[in-house]
Amino acid sequence: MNIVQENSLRGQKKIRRRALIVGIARDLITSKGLRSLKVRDIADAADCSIGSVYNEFGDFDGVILTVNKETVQALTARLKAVPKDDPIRQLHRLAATYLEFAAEHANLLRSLFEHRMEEDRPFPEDILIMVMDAFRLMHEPLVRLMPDRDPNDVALLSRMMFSAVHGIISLGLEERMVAVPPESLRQQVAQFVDTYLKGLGILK
Amino acid sequence: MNIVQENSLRGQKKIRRRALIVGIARDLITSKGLRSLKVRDIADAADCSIGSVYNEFGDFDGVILTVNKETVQALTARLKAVPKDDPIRQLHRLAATYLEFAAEHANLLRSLFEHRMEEDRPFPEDILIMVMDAFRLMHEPLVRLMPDRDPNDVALLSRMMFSAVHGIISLGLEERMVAVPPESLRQQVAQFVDTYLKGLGILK
DNA sequence: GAGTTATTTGAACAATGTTCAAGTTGGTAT
DNA sequence: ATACCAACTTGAACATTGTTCAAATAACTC
Repeated sequence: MNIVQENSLRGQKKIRRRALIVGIARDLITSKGLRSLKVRDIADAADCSIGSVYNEFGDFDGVILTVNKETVQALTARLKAVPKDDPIRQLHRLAATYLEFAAEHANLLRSLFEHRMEEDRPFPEDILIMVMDAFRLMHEPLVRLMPDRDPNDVALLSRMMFSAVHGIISLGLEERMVAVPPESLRQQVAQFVDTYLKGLGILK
Repeated sequence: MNIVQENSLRGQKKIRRRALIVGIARDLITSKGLRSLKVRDIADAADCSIGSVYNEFGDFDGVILTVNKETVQALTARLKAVPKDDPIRQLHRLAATYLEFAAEHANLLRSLFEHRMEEDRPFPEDILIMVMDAFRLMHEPLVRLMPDRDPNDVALLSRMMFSAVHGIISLGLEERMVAVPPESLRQQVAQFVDTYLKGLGILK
């Protein structure tokens, strides 16, 4: 049903409003954090009624999930834009890019990783797939670096490396807890990647 | 004021109720997650009024923070109980213990790391100190393993190692996202520690 | 332009955090 | 024992915020 209704006046308005609402929600999350996001604030800023937000997204989680989906998409796009030259440089750049993105969009990433659905509704599959996709981006350079190892092992290693980098960055940026200065964090992440690659026998 | 009022009848009741409420809140978080925690559920289960919860904890965040504080305490206690023998074994045991705790108390750890305060109230300092304390537990064995390195560097390394392990575990246990089987996760964490230590030039 | 369908609206409702005046209880002095 | 005071407890009322839906409006069709 949702296929080619996009050039009617209705379709146009629907699309525009949907984008408007998502953009506003994203801005609000960015500036004040997920916890301060309110339906009424969104409706006010989008200059429409509360009901319209619900028509478009079903419920409040729907808005958040849409923002989160776009966050993974943006992150994945940034990571995919990393040049695929020397695999070691590539791994460093992937980690540095993740850090960059996390520093620029701290509240959006938190929303992605911290938001829990109401009750026990399942986590939306498309977001899941996109996150896995992002995870897998370290796989390819690692495969090139370890052509002799079982690809399954390498898949595990790459996910582990990604998770480790994620941990270092997300705790490092957690201003309430540790607040590593960004520049220092950049160095630490680079150092970590080197150390880990050394441990894998890839670097001298 | 709060010093030696503990043997009056009032003091006793206060203490008992406080513990009761915290226990109930913890059980509810454990079983249904932070998001489903409601003041009224707590009051019902503790067989007291809503107001009493507020008298005791100021606001709802107060209850959550108290649970979170006890979670760090429990975690730190478990980590401190790790035998201090061979430093490499010690590091492995610390990581394994963290994994064990995280697996047993997934929702409690999430509450600790994911809960955001209303508006911009500051994160309570005592919890912060306790988390730092837990972080530092990897420091001592690493110092023994790298007696020649600048202790400041080692401090950074130990925090990084802890953060990395945290990332691997928390994403690994995130059933909605990846769901690494627990046994497999145990092996991965052990492998990670080995790889990292190899990278540091400590293991062959 | 009349009729049909889809969309939008916002008042009303539901769920949940918060307050506080009134009632109750524990302590204390006589 | 009684009276009094201070502290604690209560729960109805309020505030905030997510959710619904009947009525109004707008877009589309013929």
